[in-house]
Amino acid sequence: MRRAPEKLRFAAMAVDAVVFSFVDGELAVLTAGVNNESAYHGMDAFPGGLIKETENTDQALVRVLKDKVGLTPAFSEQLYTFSAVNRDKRNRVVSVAYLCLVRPDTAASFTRAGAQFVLVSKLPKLAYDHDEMLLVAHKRLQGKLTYSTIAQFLLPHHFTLTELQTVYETVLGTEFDKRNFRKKILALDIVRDTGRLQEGVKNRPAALYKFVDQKLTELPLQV
Amino acid sequence: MRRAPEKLRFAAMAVDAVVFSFVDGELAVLTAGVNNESAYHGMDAFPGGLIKETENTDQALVRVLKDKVGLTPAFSEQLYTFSAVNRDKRNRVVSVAYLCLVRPDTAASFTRAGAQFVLVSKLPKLAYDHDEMLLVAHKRLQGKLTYSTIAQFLLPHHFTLTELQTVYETVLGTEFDKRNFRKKILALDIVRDTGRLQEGVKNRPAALYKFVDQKLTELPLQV
DNA sequence: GCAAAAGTGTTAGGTATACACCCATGC
DNA sequence: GCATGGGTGTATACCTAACACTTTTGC
Repeated sequence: MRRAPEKLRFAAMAVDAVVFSFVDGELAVLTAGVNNESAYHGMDAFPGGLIKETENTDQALVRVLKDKVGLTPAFSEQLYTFSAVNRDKRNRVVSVAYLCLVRPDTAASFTRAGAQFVLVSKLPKLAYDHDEMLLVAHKRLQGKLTYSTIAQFLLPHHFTLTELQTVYETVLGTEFDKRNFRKKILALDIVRDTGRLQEGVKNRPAALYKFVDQKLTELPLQV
Repeated sequence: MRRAPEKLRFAAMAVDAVVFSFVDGELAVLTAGVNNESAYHGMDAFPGGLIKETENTDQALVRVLKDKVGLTPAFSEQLYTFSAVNRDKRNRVVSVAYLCLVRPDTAASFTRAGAQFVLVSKLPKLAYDHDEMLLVAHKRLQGKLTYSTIAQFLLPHHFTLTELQTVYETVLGTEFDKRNFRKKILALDIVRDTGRLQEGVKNRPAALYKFVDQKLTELPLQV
């Protein structure tokens, strides 16, 4: 593909990944230390990187996450494009942010120098405009939770209904009645009892469920 | 702001505007003829233009719409960023698309050489990846209609409940019972009777309503 | 008085909410 | 046998959906 004429090219294009997961029953997000010679040196930021000439932003996102932190998300979708002239103090960078989710086992076993999952409630101030990026990502996640089956990507493939309820309660910041929550979820017919039970718990073992459809499905809404 | 280093700058950055309005009781969208020396010459496309070094994409969108077609939208929000390597056959252009709405009086009085509002049902095949852009925009509009007060930007400031219902029915492609629709809308308490009536109609004049809140408001959803 | 669109109420079925106790397991 | 979390049902209030006729106006 030919490059655009020189005078039209003033900005670098990047992708940034807001990777959520579930750790200790709380929402967590992946941050990495900023290591460049800039005003942001030493701060934390979401992992990101520059787009290559031969790839689109979806491809760049997958490559960057793989190379920089060794992760392949269970779910990712484009979130928002951040383009403020001074959002990176070094030079003009337009960044396409992504909302990504990884299952809790992935987060639990994650080890990578300079990167870590941090509880959203305990995040420090982030570099660049990444605080704003987090808010946009969190709001999108909340929205999709209510009208899609996105919760599955924050759970193991087999999970208990209590775990599912905890995801909803934590992400939305609301509490639900256990009986009503179960009735609603089961009525939606999006999960199925696997017939298996929890093992190694010191109380009555819970039934394990799985999502019927392994990919994102939209739930019907009324006007 | 400093430019990014030369080797990182291969793409031009553009904005494109999907401008919906309401014409003859149907959803319409603004297209303009493509006039450059490219494979797309002679086709229609959404109005767009390159981002300047001194502006962000929101600012570019407003400027481009003003300069190229003389419109200021009643509503606009960032939609999606299109980045396929070959989306523009001439050279690499990454485009940030916007969803924009203008009120029907604006569309009705619109005249600009080479640009026009076309009923969505009668759109020809568009240049670049703009067919896909239209689908994304339409879907977003449908979604927001059900959980926000976005319908106001497709109506005059004062409108009848039948006009409001027509917006919902046309955009969502569904029909609603008149009595139930009114009950629901009035229960939401998002519109108010102005006390004024339609004039110059040859049947019983309808009451004119206005939205209580002149800006976009989200409606509550349950899990 | 006729054509056109505005405006209005009731009923029945289904959904949401509120609420408390027994069950299975490990130790 | 006790502590822990799992699992379940009912009654009420509310909301949704289906449905048809009268009113106001211009001509």
